Amino acid sequence: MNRILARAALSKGQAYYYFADKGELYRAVIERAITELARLIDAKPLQPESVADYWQQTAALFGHVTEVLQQNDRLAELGRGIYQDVAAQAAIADLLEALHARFARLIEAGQQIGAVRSDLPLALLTDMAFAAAREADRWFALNTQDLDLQESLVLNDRVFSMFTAMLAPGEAPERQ
Amino acid sequence: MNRILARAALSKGQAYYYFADKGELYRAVIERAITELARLIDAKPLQPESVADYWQQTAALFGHVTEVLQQNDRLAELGRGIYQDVAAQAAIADLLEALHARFARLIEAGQQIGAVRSDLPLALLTDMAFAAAREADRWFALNTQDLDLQESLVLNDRVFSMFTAMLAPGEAPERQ
DNA sequence: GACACCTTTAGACCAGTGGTCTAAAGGTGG
DNA sequence: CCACCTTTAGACCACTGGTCTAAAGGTGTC
Repeated sequence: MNRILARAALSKGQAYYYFADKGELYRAVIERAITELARLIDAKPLQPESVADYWQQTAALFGHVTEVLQQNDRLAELGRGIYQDVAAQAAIADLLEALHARFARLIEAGQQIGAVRSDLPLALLTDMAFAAAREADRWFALNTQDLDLQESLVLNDRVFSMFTAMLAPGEAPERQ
Repeated sequence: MNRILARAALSKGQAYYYFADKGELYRAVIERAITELARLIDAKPLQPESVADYWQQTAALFGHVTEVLQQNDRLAELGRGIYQDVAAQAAIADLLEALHARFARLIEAGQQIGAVRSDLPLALLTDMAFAAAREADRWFALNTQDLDLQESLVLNDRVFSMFTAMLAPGEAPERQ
């Protein structure tokens, strides 16, 4: 905090007049990035009319998000910074939760139309898929500069196919 | 650190005589837990003779690990604690890396026998699966007390089926 | 027992952390 | 010009992990 203030040429008084604590300052920075993603997800609510439709629309959304994350490196960096520190995570718990909830709604929509398996709790499916997505994002952020656009699009497609595979119902429609 | 020392009735001199810093102390605690998991993975190296064989052996291993994690709550708690703080994570980076490497070898073995898709980099597959597994572990740790053994075994099976689904090759053998 | 020498311990002390608080400066309307 | 509110500077605080010194405890040798 002291270093941030020195670098920004702010006095303690100034900073703590506008922000209650370090966490709130961090939160303000993150909020900009995360709301852009939330807006993206809200922009075109899914109206799937079939299973194929659901996956097509989701894939498009997935592509948009990837694009935003890649184009806006700073935003992506901030987004990844989210998951580094306990205190920081607490400070933006509600923002993360909102993003997570949108993700859950997406998957729930898939369940309702039968595109996503319903034999596991929604929360578990969401958590696992969210974690995998985060990891994929991280991997792309670290390795994307070595790939040309063409290659990274192909990889992106294949990664998406992992999500469809893990979330799709098995062959036999099980009880529950 | 000061609180830990007070609670353990140790002086600064004692603690810093045996441990270089707080991280090393943390590492010593974690090491016990993590090596138990590593031992489990090393215990029966996979010798899959077919794809079905590979998944069967991996499922058994998956079951063992889950069992260990569930039976030893404290170990699981420590394991989850691993992923909370940047400094702590740095302190045990090599331990985590070793565990991660074993995980990667498991998946690589799957690739060699054709049980696991080879159209994505091994590192990406491993990272995503590892993250998903971690999340599943976390979910079970938080929710397992509400389930009887029977239910949790069923859920465990279904979760494992998500891993097979996400890692299995698609129908068409793609280039690369 | 006295000695040198190594290991271990206690805790004063240090720079740095995030956060509080006071006193003053700046601004605004009557 | 004054009262009153907003904003700023920075001294100060309790606490953090970590260093360092001086002493105590041990051990082998003469």
